[in-house]
Amino acid sequence: MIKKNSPVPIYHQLEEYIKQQIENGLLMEEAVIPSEREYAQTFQISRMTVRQAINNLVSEGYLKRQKGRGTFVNKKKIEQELQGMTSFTEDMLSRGMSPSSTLLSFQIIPADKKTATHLRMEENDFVYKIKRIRLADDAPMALETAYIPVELVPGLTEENSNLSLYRYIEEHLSLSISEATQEIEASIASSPDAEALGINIGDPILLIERISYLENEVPFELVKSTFRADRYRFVHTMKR
Amino acid sequence: MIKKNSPVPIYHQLEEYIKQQIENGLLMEEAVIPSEREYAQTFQISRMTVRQAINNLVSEGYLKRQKGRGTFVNKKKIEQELQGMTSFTEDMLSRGMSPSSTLLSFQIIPADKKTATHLRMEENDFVYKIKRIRLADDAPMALETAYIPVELVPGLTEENSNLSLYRYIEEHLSLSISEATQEIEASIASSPDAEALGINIGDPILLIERISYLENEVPFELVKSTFRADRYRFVHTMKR
DNA sequence: GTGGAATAGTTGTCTATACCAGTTGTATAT
DNA sequence: ATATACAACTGGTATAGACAACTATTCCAC
Repeated sequence: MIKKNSPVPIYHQLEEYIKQQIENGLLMEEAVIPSEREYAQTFQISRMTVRQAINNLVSEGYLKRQKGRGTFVNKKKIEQELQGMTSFTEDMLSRGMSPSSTLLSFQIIPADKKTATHLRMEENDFVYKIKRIRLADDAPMALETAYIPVELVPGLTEENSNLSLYRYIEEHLSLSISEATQEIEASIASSPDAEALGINIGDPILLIERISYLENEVPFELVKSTFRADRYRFVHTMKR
Repeated sequence: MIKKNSPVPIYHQLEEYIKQQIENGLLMEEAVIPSEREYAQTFQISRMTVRQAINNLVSEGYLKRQKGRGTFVNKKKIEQELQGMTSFTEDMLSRGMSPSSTLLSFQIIPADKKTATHLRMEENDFVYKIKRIRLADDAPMALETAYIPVELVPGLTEENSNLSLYRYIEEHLSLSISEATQEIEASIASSPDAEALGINIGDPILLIERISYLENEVPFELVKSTFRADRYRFVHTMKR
């Protein structure tokens, strides 16, 4: 399971191993994991190396330590992630609602100047433009338009764009999103917005514009969302 | 400088020492700090102990490491903090505007049920209720009402409430704010809001409700703000 | 029963050492 | 002048062992 002569450090291998065990349900939530000495023994590695792996998982929020007792699996990662970047799907799930979406259009178009700037690409380079209605418990909640550079995700189709895009990226491109900026603005529904969302012209709406970045600080997607203000409030938690 | 037989761990002493050096300007921004081996030598401690201290400061954002080059002091902590919790003052400064405020009222009242719940106190316990108009470049930007438990900050007066409240707390009570939750909502201006902000009834406004928590997870203040949507967008950055 | 000591298990701190892997500047060879 | 090689630094990974601090359990004396 752990390769000693691998270029990838032992502590990192152990991290991945423990994460795997958690995801596969072999280490249950709130349960103790094997002790540091036990890991050291079974994998024939030093206890300090085990500590390095566990320390990283602790600071990533997977585990928590308790002196004299042991090290425990934390509650679901999802619950923590919503202290910030959340996809619509996760957001709604965390509120106890059932999310769904309807694809309105799926296009590949040249980027206009503003979009190109945000996504740090050349004007007229191609982007996917994906429009959706987002529903929660089958009631319209938001209109969403996403722009994604074609170059970054060549294989995107109408079908797989329907799954969680983030998951698609992490699994197929082995990249993950590390940062996002959001701008939130209040406005008033125009005629097409009102019609799509089933509200009246002049009703308040919440505009959210998010840019997500990959690990290498490359901007990955620009999402403009229009939320019904009567049904949606934006919630977030900040630490430190 | 470092006491070996102290109950406080050596790595923690070293952390405090390095933080001090940074705050006193003895270690400049972007400059290299002494190497791990150097610290170990001068304080006669193990290099691994030095690493433990530096690791903590790295994960707290004070330092960054670069293999082969050295360890460097990060840019100001303030600049990082505004990727999240921001007071109005810091927020406006970061946008290049000049913030000011006018005190509308300063009361001590018994908390109603909802406020008491948010601040985790008993109904009818006393709270400060502080109403202000917030200005940016002398133009009205927001209406703000803050509720703070009297018990937590006994000495608050009209005068010192005018300074940055956060600074007051950190300096006089040596407590600091570690976490905050915000809820952001779009709405439309009612008559008194419109009048105070100099806009029309029915114009869009952004409602922000923030609860700040001290290190010990005690809720410290509840702030309800009403922003002019034509002048203010809420911006924030999320990492990981 | 209650309190307290002994014990065995946990994580926490710390040392001393070794070698690996990047970076940089300098000396040398061409 | 321009490469190339080397040396001397940096942080990164890993080992083995020691003792401290804390928790839970067991057992014994009262």
